[in-house]
Amino acid sequence: MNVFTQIRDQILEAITAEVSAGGLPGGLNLDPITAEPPRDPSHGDIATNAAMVLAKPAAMKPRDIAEKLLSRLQAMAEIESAEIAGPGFINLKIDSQAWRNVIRHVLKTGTAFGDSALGADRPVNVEYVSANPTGPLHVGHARGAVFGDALASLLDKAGYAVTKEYYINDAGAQVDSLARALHFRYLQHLGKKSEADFDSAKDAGQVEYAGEYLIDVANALAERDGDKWVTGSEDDWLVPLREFAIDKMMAMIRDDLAALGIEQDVFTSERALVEGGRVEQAIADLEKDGLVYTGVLEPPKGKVPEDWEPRPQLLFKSSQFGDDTDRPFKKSDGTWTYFASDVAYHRDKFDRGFADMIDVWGADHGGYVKRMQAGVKALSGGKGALDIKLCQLVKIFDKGEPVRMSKRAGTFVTLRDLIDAVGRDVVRFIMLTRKNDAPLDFDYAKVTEKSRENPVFYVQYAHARVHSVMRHAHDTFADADLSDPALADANLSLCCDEDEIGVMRSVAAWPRTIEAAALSHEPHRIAFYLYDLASELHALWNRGNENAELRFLLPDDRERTRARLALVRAVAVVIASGLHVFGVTPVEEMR
RNA sequence: GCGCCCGUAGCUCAGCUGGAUAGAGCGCUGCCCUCCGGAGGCAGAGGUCAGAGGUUCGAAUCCUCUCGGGCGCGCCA
Repeated sequence: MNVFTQIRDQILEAITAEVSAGGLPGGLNLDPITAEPPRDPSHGDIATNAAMVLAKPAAMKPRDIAEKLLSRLQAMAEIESAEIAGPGFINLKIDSQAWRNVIRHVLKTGTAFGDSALGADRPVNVEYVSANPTGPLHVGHARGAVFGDALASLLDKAGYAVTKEYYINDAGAQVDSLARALHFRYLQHLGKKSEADFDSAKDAGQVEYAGEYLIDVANALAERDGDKWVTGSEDDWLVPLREFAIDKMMAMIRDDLAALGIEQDVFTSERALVEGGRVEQAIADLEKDGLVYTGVLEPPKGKVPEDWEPRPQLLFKSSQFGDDTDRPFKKSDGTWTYFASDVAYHRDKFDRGFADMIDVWGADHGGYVKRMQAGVKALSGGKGALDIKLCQLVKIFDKGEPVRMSKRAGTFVTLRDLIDAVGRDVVRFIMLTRKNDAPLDFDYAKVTEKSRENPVFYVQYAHARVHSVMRHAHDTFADADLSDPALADANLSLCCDEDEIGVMRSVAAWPRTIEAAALSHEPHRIAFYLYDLASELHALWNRGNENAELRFLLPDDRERTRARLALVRAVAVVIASGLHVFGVTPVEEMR
């Protein structure tokens, strides 16, 4: 139930009727017509740009068109009044019963309110996290993880058939390096190497992964295989140790994600794609289309790498699809580049039925966006669409002081640290309070503060406050049925002042908030909506301080109380619905 | 040098894919608690939307250029 789309439909009806009556020419494109709440509430409940948008194609003046539509709109049931304003807006005042009906509807539908058919069950693939299986997740991953997960459930709520996916980069040099580090720790565990050996090997660049987490993995390896890998050469142990390490790393990463409440549907292995010949296949197909050739790339202008030397490589004509230059599919040693296997991977997704793909990446991968989108265009014959959401850096603070992090020294903040410090719900919500392409400051002290400054608290508090009101209501009216379905029958006409109607309007805006956020792939909009809604509830509550008659609970007026409870319950339901999209638990009590 | 992202109140940020007089929090000024949780609420001051052109009924939003900040720039993932 979306009041705004309903009204928009009525506007379109009015236009069609006017066309039949000969007042407007036929064949008009009605798509750009909107029905939105005006920024200034004095302009009414809903404003439409119909007359202005149609003016040019109809070759008429906006106000003339508006005049023609006005009487038709005024005749409609839910529209109380309509007037022409400004350059040709039609401002509609909606019968307040329409808002009350929304409240009833919310109480009957519960947190499913806001579900939309927008996506029409179209399959969408959201790929996120996809961290290298070489260590635990850290804050850098946390934002992308939360963002991707929230975007996925947002799209789910908006009616898309969403698949949440993780791409395991288990084929590159990184995982070989991981296997070598594991081997070192393994020898150390068996007493064949000392900590001093390890340090010098690390300084010499022979081991890259120094994290302590590998010690546990080495212990587990020794427990399983004993001293089996002590004597042989690297050729003997590299593959089995690599597999062992990757399995352990992925188990650890899944645990980290589970701690955030994230569970993805599909895990695709890069190695499986490579070994299954999928890269050859994908590139061969592009070759058939004449998009692959052997050539020599120009060095990047202005900043030539010191060891630059021109060499022939297998290249992809990505410049034909909007990229700045062609991109290599093969390295100088003849092996596939990461880009090549990523093209094969997206080809795989496309073949699995996903014309709509979304990748969530860190901002440092921004340079790869164009080539990947070029790749998708080429491999799908223009039928696939890839949106890439770049998540900017998260800076960690404690009471305003930056927390220093160094990956080299191993002092980066892990996702676990973050969750242990402030809790999963706080991590999730805060990560979504900024646009993905804006940097985010995360201050341990601030995000756990109990104040209006802290959006998590403020929104949770609004939800808890409604529960508190309900607890008191049950005490006051012990014999009354105050369940949501029962409250749906309350006489909401008793909620009639401007502030109360205003809250109803905001509640009614939830479905269109979902749709707008889903279309733009911007979950942060929900955070801002929830904050505003919470603010309205707190304001309503506070009116009771100055005027006891405005309190939600009126012991002497059961009917009016029921009406107000219906209203605040609807607010709580919408907040719960929004928090659900974020994967945040709506609390019933603040502690 | 090139590409991508960003530039909105003193600070941190929204701005509903082009709508009307640009909003919120913090900070500042002045009010409001014998309350269903004041862990809050109300009001006020504060803006050349970085700058200059352009597109059109209409621009913070789209295009071009300039300035300023971040990220990236054959083989790593």
